Parts: sequence; structure tokens; C-alpha cells
Amino acid sequence: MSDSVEFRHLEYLVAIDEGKNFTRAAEKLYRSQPAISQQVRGLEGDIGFPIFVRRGRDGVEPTPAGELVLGWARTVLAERREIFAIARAIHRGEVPTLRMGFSSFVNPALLTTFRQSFSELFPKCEVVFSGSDSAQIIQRLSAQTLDCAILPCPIDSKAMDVIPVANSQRVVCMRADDPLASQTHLDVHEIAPRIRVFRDPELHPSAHAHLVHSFAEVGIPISLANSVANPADIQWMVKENYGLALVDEALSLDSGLTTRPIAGVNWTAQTAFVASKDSQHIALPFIQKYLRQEGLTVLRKRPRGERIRPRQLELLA
Amino acid sequence: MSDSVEFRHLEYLVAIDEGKNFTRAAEKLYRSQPAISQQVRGLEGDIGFPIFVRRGRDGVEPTPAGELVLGWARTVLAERREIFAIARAIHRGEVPTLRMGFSSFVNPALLTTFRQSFSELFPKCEVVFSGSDSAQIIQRLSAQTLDCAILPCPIDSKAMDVIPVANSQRVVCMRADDPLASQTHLDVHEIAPRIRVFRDPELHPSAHAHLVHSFAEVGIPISLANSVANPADIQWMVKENYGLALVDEALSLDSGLTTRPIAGVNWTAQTAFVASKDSQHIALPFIQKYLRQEGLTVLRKRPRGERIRPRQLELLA
DNA sequence: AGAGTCCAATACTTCCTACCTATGCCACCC
DNA sequence: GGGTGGCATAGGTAGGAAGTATTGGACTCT
Repeated sequence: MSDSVEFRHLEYLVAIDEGKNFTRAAEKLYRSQPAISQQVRGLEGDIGFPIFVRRGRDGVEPTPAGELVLGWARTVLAERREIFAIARAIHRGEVPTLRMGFSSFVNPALLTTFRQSFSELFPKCEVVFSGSDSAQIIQRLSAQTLDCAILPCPIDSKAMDVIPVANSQRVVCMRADDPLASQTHLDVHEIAPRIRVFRDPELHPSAHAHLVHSFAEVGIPISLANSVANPADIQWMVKENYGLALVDEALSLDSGLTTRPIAGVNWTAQTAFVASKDSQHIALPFIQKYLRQEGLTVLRKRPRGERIRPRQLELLA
Repeated sequence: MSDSVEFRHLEYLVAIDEGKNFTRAAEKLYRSQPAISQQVRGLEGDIGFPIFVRRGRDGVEPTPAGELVLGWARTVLAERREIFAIARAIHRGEVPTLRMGFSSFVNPALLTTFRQSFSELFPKCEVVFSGSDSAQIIQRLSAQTLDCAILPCPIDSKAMDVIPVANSQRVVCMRADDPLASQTHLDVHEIAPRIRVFRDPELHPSAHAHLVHSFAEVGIPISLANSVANPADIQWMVKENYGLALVDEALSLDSGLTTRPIAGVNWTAQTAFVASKDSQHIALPFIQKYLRQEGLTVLRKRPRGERIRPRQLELLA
């Protein structure tokens, strides 16, 4: 039935659809017009339905079924080019080192997971990581000195392709001997004025704006106090009693510190895989496609034939 | 380069990989062993790298580059079967009516969007909708008397494929003349005891559990009061002063009612496209694939060649 | 109405190549 | 050393993809 359909046919179909006419398609394909005609007729015979409606002088037009086939044909032809380009690069050991940026505020486990998955897919390819602040990373993505990054959301640059990969709770970080530590949940109004350690707003303006917005929703205007550039400094400042801080619940804490969730809010930190839309790294389209389809935690080699299903858990977030 | 790669080659590669040996693959394909050998050699010559390492008596094994190609080959061969089966069904007007369930609590705009998108992709195919409660819908999905559904999350049945399609804020529904309506944001502790109109817990136990959990997080044990089976009844009860209710912000309100957001919480209602994993409807795999890749709002015919990017907005939720 | 045009389909030929059979070659094993 | 399992090579054949030449249908313009 469809077993006789070859890539050749798909190329013809797409050319015809683009040219709106068999003759023009034939020229584009460096074939004679009858060659195209015959192939398409033969194909339509095999599959059992017409792809195009012939309108004589008005050219040809895809049928509804043809539309479906054409859409698929285009993507599958693009995939063929892409896959073999990548595979050839893998074989030659020419997959260029993937230069990956990350903000110090993302959960390091994500980087590890990514690295593992990536090296299973691209065995001979290196990854180098550069940790910095979001603004800097995004600038380097634009400048093509980084290929991709794992960053906290939101990312509002229109030039970036953003794929969410994780979502975790924000909790209050405090000294273990803080009186508040006796409570299992904290009241947002009670702790808000004490939160005085922030990520430097300039290092990720949109994330800061988001935070301000979150506080505003609770009716609390925040006064920016101390700001830091990385989680270690947060912990140091909290320990030295400069104030409380909001941190990712996955953050591994120094001794003497603890965290508590906040009652009444559901503040989460979303983390995303980010790459410039016009980035050149050959593996990127492939990585993005799979991240989109299967998420970060499952981007890995699997037993044959198995299809991973999205995990329901994520929906509970 | 890769232009000479045909589906025939991919079939051979997959058969070889499955049989671990050219000879067995040849038998399975009803070809002679040299035919396979030659095709693979020719292919490897064209693309410029080997797909298999020949280990003599120990059979063959894919190279790293080969692994990548094989993975793609399998999916693309499956797609070919699927696409032509669907396209043929479209042509014959044989795409069976899609029986779609929905909970009365989902935003009706989602159903409209879905229906529009669907009828653009499958022009001759009907959709029939059955509105009911989640528990009932899920049961009917299992019983194969429905093909798919749009339901509020969470869905915990392991037998269901769940694809999130929308996420919206939960707000408090009240009479327009309620004293609280003078506030732009409500305090969760203040309104919690007054929320006395709920969706019937039995109609969607996991969603109810989720709600209870949300309240517990704010330190409020909820006492189940009045329960209803649809949003119209919610509005009626609120109007008749039975209590306040949590509703979707997209809900269109009767006159005399209004809604207000709650400060300090970020309660959202996620809605998902749900189908039984062993559902038979021919169009489902196709629909799911596209929902996963492009989401519900963009599942529609687009100008040629354009690729839709996921919208950054969603990340801000 | 008739000539001109645009385009797909048909008829027939040519030539390529996928496949076949037969055989060779290599590695491993009793 | 002979047997065996497995891929590669050689040479022939037939099916089919592509080419040339031509027909046929639909529309346009004079």
C-alpha cells in the first residue's frame, strides 16, 4: 500500500505543490514533464487516492488527503537532510563541542542529566559548560559564543528558542536557629519584609520583574535590599543574618541553614533550555526536537521500540 | 549526499538491526542476501560513513552514527504507514466520527478551537461532543465509547495519554454586590471559610484531592459544603448566596456575578487532552503528535514553510 | 469559429539499477 | 583440515524510471 512510497515521490510532490504545476516542477527537478507525471500517477495508483486535483490551465491543487501527505513530506525531507548531516558529523568526530551556558541559579542536577543524555546521543561530542548570570549568557547566545543554555525563566528575548525543562518550588532560606524554623509553613506577609537577599536584578531583569510581580500579587511591595550573583553568596548572607532569601527547593544547603515553604503562595521556578534561533550548532535542532517531545529527564537511549509517555506527575505541578 | 537515501534503504537497515545479521534480514525481506549487502554498501558509500560494523560470525552492530539513523528510520517508517492510512481514510470520507468527551468545567473556547483545528486537518470528518463529569468520561474512554476528551487535570489513570493544552487562573466567584467585590485582590484566609460551593468530589476525585491539597498548603482545612456537577449550578448557588466558589477565570459569568483573584496564591487549572492508550481512532496518533509539538492554539493550517515556535508567554504562567 | 496557448497524459524507447544466482573469502570451531 | 556461518564480489537479467515525441483537453483571443 504505502510501502511503495519513496523519498523520490515525496520530492516530486513537494516540487509540484510549490510550483503549482507539473511542468515547472519538472524543470526544477531536472526531469522531463512526463517523468513527473508518470511517477505521480503511479504513486496515486499505489496508495489508492489522488494527491492533486488537476485543474488544467489553472495548475494543480492538493486534495485534502494530499495536504496531509504534503505536510508530512516536507518535514520528513527536512529531517532526512538533518539526520544524515548530523550522523556524518558524528562519524567524523566533527560534532563541534557544544558550548553550554548556565546560570548559577539553576539546579546543577539538570546539567548533569543533560550532559549524560547528550553524550549518549552524541558519543564523540564534548560539552563545555560556562556558568554566569542570565543576562550575560543570553548575550553570549546572541553573539554565538555559546550554543545553548539552561536558564531560569522567564526569557523574553524574541530571538531565543525556549523549551521548559523543569519546574520547582521556591522556598524561604533561613538560619536553622531562626525562630521561624519552628513553623512548617510560613505566612507570606510575615516573612515578606524579612526577605532581604535577592538575585541581582540586572543579571536577569525579567526574572526579577516576575518576582516583583509575585510579591505585588500578595499585596506586598518589595524593597530591594542586598543582591548577589550566585546561590553560594545567598547562603552566606543568610547565614550572616543579612536577611532571608527565596531559593529553589532543590538547592543543596550549607549546614546551619534550612528552608521552609510559604503558605498561600505557589511560587515556582521554571527552568528552560534556551538557544538562539539562528544558532549554528548542528546538533541543536535535533536536541530541541527531542526535548520538546520527551522532556529533559527522558532524553536518553531507550530499549528498542519503547515509546516514552509524558509523565502525569508533571501535570500536578 | 543523503538525497539518494530511500525508504527501501531504511527498511533494510531496520531489518538488519533487528536480525543482527544481513542473512536473516534478507530472509525477512524476501530478498537475497547479496541484494541487501549491495544496497547497504551503496548507501554507506553515498552517505559517506558506515551504518554497521561487520563483526563476521558475531553479526553486525550499528555504529554511533548508525544508531542515530536507525532511530530516525524506525519512526519515519512508522509515520509513513500512519500518514497514508489516515490520508486514505480522509479521501474515502472514512475517518470515523471522533467521539470527544469534555467536562462541563473546561473552558468551552478550547472545544471550539479544537473543533476548528481538527476540521481543517480532517475536512470530511465529524466530531461529536459529549459533556459529562470527568469520572464518567474517563470510564467511557476506557470502554472505548469515547475516543478522546478535554478534561481538567490531574488525570491519574495510567491507561490514559495526557497532553496539557491550557492553563488558567482560578478566581473567586461572588455576587457583584458582595462586600468583597470592592477589593481588587482577596485574602485567602478571609475568603476560605466562605468558599462553600464545590465541584462534586466524586465526579473527579483527583482534582478534588488537588484542591484540598492547595487549601492545606495555605493552612486551611476545607469543609466540604455544597457540591455541584456543572458551572451553571455553581453560578446559581453563588447567586442564591449559598457561598463563594472557585472558578476558571475564563468562565463567562451570568449578570449579577463577578470574580476576583486571590492574593497570595497562584492556583491554576490545567486542562488536558486525554485519550486511552489503546484507543483505536485512526486520527488520534496524529492529533496527539501535533498537540505535543505545537499545542492546541496553533494546531491549524499555516502558511507554507512557516514553523511555529512555542510562545514564551506560556512560561510566565 | 478557428488559431494559438498551456499543460497533463499517452506511446514508445532507452538505459539504469535493484535483484538474482553462483561463487569467493574470511573467521571461527570441532 | 574440513565444516560452518556470514559478508562481499561477479556477472546476468528484468523491471521500471526517465527520456523524446505526440496527443488531447481546456481556455483565450482575434
